[in-house]
Amino acid sequence: MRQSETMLDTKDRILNAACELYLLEGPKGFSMRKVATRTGITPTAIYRHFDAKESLYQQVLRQGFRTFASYLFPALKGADPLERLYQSADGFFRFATEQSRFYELLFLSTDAPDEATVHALLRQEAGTTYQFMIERVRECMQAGQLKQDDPEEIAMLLLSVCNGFFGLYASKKFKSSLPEMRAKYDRMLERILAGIKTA
Amino acid sequence: MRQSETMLDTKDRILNAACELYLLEGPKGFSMRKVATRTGITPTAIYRHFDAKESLYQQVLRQGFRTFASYLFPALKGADPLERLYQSADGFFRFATEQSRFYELLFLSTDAPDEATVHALLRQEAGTTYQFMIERVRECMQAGQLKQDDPEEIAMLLLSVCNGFFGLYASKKFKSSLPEMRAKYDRMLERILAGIKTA
Amino acid sequence: MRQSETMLDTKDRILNAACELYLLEGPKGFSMRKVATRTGITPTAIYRHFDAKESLYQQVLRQGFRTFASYLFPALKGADPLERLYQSADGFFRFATEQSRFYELLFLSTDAPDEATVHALLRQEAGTTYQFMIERVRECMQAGQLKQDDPEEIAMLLLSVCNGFFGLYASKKFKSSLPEMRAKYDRMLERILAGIKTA
Amino acid sequence: MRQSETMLDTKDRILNAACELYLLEGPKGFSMRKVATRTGITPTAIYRHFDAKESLYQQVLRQGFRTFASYLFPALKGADPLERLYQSADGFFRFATEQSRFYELLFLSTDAPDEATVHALLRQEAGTTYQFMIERVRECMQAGQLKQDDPEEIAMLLLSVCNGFFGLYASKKFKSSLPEMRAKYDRMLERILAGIKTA
DNA sequence: AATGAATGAGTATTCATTCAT
DNA sequence: GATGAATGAATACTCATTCAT
Repeated sequence: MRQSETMLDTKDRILNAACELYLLEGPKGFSMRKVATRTGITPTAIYRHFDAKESLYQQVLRQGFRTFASYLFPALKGADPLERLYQSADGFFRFATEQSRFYELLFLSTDAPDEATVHALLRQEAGTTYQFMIERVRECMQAGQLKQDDPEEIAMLLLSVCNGFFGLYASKKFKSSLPEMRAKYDRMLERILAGIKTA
Repeated sequence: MRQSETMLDTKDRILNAACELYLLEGPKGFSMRKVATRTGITPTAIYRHFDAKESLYQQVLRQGFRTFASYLFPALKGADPLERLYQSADGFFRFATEQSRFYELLFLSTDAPDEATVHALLRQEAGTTYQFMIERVRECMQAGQLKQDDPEEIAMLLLSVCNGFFGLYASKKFKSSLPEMRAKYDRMLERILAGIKTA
Repeated sequence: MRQSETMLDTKDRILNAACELYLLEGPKGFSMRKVATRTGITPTAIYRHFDAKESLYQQVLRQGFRTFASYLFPALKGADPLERLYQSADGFFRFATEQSRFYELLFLSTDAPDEATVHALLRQEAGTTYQFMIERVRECMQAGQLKQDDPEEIAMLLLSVCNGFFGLYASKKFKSSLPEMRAKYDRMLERILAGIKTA
Repeated sequence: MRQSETMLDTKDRILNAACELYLLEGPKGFSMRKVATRTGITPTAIYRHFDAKESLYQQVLRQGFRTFASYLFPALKGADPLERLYQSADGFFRFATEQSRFYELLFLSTDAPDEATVHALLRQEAGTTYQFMIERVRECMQAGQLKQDDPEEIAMLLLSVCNGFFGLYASKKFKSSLPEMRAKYDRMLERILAGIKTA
């Protein structure tokens, strides 16, 4: 019992270090050696807990999803469906701007190291998020706050527009101050909603 | 004359190889050695034509933009503004799906090797695209085919939604057959336009 | 215990190889690859024991100083101060001629790889030697075997003349047989001492 | 005739560039490419004028000796032999401090690229200097300003002490301001001369 | 559960030089 | 008299990983 706790402990410390490192240096600077140093152990020791860089990377991803969830789920406290939808969009914005490395990792990264394994996880977790959005949209429709339509496609529309917005900023094609970004983001959302809200 | 042709030839062959390599292996696998091998020359020889990896990478980028332009600009042949806007969206779709690596490089990449230099170019070229979209939107408004609004923000909305759509697919969060994607893309666009077209 | 011995072993083997290499090929031919080959290991393996070429180089330097000390310090066994001074000069001569590469490295080299770090060490170690000479001179004065004067400046005078002597030979401007050199060296010293010895 | 002048011209321009480069960057940074760039020609073109790096390097050496001569020979204007000796020492000091790179190259360098060829030249030119000093010493003795002794050995003594002095500074073992150095240099010289001057 | 030692492949870049033109 | 193109060898260093202990 003690041992397995200690073990978990180290595993978590490694994972923590890995996340920190990723957040600090991005995918390029993410190396086993640096993770090990940051954890305070030997590179070799990592392999006790994760059988390859790949596996560790996957856990970092998972951690990213958890963080994302922690930004998104508080939206459930909103008073009514539309309010909850707005708050979801707000969570999305804050996650994208406050955790931009994670955002990129989850939503923009492309050079996935190992297609098969990683993406299974990714798709599943992403699916959860997607479901969340679908739910938000669906309840707006049920409450008559959004026009009747296919909730899935509307959710995707919303996700796309948000994701695309940050994609344009992340790849540095545009540059704005945070408040400017926020203002643009809000207006953009308003325009979309204008088309799908009930009159 | 012969010489300068030969020179251009090799330079182009290198650039071609570089593009191919990038398209095949992404940013991570993009190395001078591999480019050289693929070109059929010595790594050293590359430096006769490009003074650093950075410069070569930049040319690959530029090539990407040229390719993108070749997908986008034919839209200008459309009969009326709205038709041109639709065709632009079509060009965007085809580029994103047929040249997905380039698409990622131009629109989703994040870990650019040299912030200062590359992004100057990138922002400039991206700006051109952006201006193109703004023009398409503006002329729709002038022709009374889209509601009066800020053309810049509407353009950004459209770009975001398209970009985000492919971002979701590129990062492998979703998976569809091409025709399915296309259908979704079209419906999504229709929904957006529904909100901003004139009645 | 076995391990740490093995470790020390390899580290020492590397250092030995490094010294040999330096002694054979000078600063120009001193490369990690060659050191590795000479040690019988992979270049990479060196980095387990020395974190950069710089550090290894420093240890070679240090080894040089140790060797120098082993030539110089036996002079302390001399019967009286003047005898000890003579024996110091003898140690200097033998070091310069028997370990000429080390001599050059320590006393004539100029293109030190990393100014800041290396020279700190160098100056410190050189300082020790310098202090040693000052002490020899000082005790000669106290014993009335050298005229009263500033011990530091006399020590520097002696060091300079010895150093300069070998410098002329090291840069190959002169060429003599060893016994000729020795005879010249002794006469030169005698001349200097003639001016500073008590009557 | 025109052609050969032009040719000489380029050859000289290369040599000039080579000297500048050497003086600026030392032996380590001395490369054909940089020489070429600095001359404004192609690396290949250098081989029209110098058949290898080696040969060019040799000419740089020769230039160094010429420069040295230009510091040393004005001493001949001194009023009497001893004055001329003092002025020679002064020339030496100024050369060592004002042209320290050349000084190192001529008097301290060690990693001679090609033993056979270079050193022939070097020894010859150095011999000239040496002869010059011997002459200075000899005439002092003839004029009764220095004690009768072997002029060659006294010259060597003087050269050694000067050379050694700068050697200690050049290899960064000591550090002083220029005026301090000068003062030490003068006192050192005075001490030596005290022993060999006539009463 | 963790370490020390080592490997092999890979990274970008620099160098002196040659050859055909 | 000079160039453009290319080469082959070398440089220091980093990486993920394995193995014996």
